[in-house]
Amino acid sequence: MTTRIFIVDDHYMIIEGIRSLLQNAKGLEWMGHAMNATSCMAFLQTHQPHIILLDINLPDISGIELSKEIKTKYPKIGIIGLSSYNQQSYINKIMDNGASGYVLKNATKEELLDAIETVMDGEKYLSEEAALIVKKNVGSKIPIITRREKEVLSLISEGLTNNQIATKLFISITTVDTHRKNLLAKFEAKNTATLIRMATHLEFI
Amino acid sequence: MTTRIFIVDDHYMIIEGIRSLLQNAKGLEWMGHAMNATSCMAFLQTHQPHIILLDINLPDISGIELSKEIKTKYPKIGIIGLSSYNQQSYINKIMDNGASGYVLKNATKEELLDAIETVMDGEKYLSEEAALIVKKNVGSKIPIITRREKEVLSLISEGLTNNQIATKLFISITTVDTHRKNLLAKFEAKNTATLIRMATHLEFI
DNA sequence: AAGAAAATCCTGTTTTTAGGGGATTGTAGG
DNA sequence: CCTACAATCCCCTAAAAACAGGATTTTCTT
Repeated sequence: MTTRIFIVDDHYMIIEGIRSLLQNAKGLEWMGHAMNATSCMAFLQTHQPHIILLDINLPDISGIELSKEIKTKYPKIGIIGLSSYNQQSYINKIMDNGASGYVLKNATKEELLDAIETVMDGEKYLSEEAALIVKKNVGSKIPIITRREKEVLSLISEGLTNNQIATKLFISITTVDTHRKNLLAKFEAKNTATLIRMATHLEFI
Repeated sequence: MTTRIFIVDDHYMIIEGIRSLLQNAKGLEWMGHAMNATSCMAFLQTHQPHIILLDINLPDISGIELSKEIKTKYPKIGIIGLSSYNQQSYINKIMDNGASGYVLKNATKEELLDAIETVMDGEKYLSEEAALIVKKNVGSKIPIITRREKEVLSLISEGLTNNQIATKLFISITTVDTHRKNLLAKFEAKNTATLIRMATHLEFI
């Protein structure tokens, strides 16, 4: 059976690179590419790939969101996340949103083929480096924050004081203060500076 | 005359992509690739490309640093910066450090060939999108901070208080406070939260 | 050598955050 | 129905940061 491959990435060179890598591979059929989420969804209305290689950083909506959307509408399609970053947060996020694999953009041809094969067999695939990261960071905490906390966090990062946030959200300053305290606790940050630094690096903001 | 091309990028897929794009181009000779700064410098001791396509994000030292190093030792080699990000700060940094061009990784074959040709002619090349960014951001302020200010900024982001920073740097707390004030003024930030957010996004930290 | 820029230090006041305790309401899931 | 959690609110104290004005001494550049 031929495995039909489709790729979603906004980097022309990556698309070319993967096409070049997969060109002569046996049992694979290159269906083409989309450079954003919208045209990907449009493509899927009329075509049915077995595997989608999906970049995490897309121009319109994030690959994470797109992954969820694809899986909801087309549960049979296997999704392999693609990214330059081997960050725990990325890997977790996309794997939690329907992806069956994660491959770094510096992967070799062999790794890529291995990933495709593994996912076609119905198993999960993590590239060596990604697996290492996940293993190393077992137990490392990525805080789970609530909607309201995220809202407050965002306003803090924009330079608003508790007082201003309270006015903006029509809540008491003491409530804002509580949210702030909880954020500091969840991120295990000593003060606002560390909080913002951590939140930025973990892509919360 | 044949233009000899060498590429430095740690992403296998990008290397393949560019090779695939340039494969059938006339007048170009593909010399190979390096995946980090060290092996790039080693290669240059025995080979002389006309153009180096240089990724900004390398595993060992940054492409910016490498660009400077290459230009110092081999001033004749034309350097074209390569990156996924069309951020003013990146473009400026690499162009200020010896690069003659800047191309985004979602560039088309035509753009890439155009860039190579332009740089070979001794001119500077900015990809359309990059040029747009630079144009749009003329006058937008990227603060210039001093060594000491950068040091203090970094410690602030790590969660140290003025007091702790003073102890660490063997200076008075009032001095630290002054540096902090100057940082806030230079970044036009209202408070630490905005300062850290802006500094992070502008890659100061 | 002169001037500019950087780094250092000072005295105040006011605002904001951090840390310690709480408590109440509503709502979603088992 | 009950429990957990989110979201809301309160008091108090101490610490830290922000704001406003300075001044002196290095260090670099021209």
